[in-house]
Amino acid sequence: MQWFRDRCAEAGLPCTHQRQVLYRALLEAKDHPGPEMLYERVKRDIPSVSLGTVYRNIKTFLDNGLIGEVSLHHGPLRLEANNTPHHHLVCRVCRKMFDLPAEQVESIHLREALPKGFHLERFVVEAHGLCAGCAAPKRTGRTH
Amino acid sequence: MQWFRDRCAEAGLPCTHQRQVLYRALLEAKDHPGPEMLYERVKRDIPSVSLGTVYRNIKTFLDNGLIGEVSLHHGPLRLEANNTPHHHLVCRVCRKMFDLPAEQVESIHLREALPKGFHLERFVVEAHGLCAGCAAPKRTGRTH
DNA sequence: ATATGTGCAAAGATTTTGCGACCCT
DNA sequence: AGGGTCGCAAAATCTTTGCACATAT
Repeated sequence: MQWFRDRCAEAGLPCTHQRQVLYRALLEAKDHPGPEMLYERVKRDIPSVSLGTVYRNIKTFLDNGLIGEVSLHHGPLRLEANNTPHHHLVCRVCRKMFDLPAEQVESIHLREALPKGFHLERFVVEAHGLCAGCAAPKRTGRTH
Repeated sequence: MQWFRDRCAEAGLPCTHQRQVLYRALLEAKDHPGPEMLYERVKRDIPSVSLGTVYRNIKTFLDNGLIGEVSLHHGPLRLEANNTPHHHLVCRVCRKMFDLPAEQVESIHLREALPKGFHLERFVVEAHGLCAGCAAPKRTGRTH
């Protein structure tokens, strides 16, 4: 928890009670919770907390790198007719995606077995980085 | 397009004009479009089409395997405090996620260079399959 | 002929935001 | 003291659904 206070100080963020409880909820969670779930957990300590505060602080934490999104693909559904197995290049800024044919990636190997009970069907690879537009110095990409 | 008619017939789906135009829009799209984008494109051919029809048919296509979702992670934002590099196991049915430490996966190799202009930062691996609960015969998992 | 799909509009779910009161530094 | 945050509620965004009419097989 001291780590959290230090990081807030570094980032110039007031270390409010709400933020501490929210961050602790995230630390303790092993189930990759969403905002609604975190709201429920924070409410156990701060019954008066509002969902808006949870959303705002999640965004603040993300912007400052204190926590991470589980994937770059939350938000609107995105689709493709391409049914052949393939991977994706994903731009971390504008979230544009490009196909990467399966044959282009050498097969994946594990060093240890997966946890018992999980039935693996296939590996999907995402190459994360910056697309040409967002890597260029002058362009801004996603604006949110 | 005949492929599409045949698949509809196989699945017992009426092959309506709206569905043909929507499917064609998906075939021609190289940008992994979302529902709103597809709606715009279908409207060029069928100005009276409704957004509800686009959503309904997207769902129908997904349920019948005619198209795919770009990722299993659309929908609500999901978060993690774990900042160490790691991958995920994802259940295709209930979408529960489990962490997979980075060291457990041997490093990824490409057989060809990535397209020029994309600045790769890291590879993220997702192991897709069925979790213990959803693989078991009696349980149902996600119900939608 | 019949089962299913469609357009419309309202509802539901998820996320953002404006505002005045309040808290952290 | 002062700037940022909080709770509240309204708005914005994304997705689903009920209904009456139209369409595909």
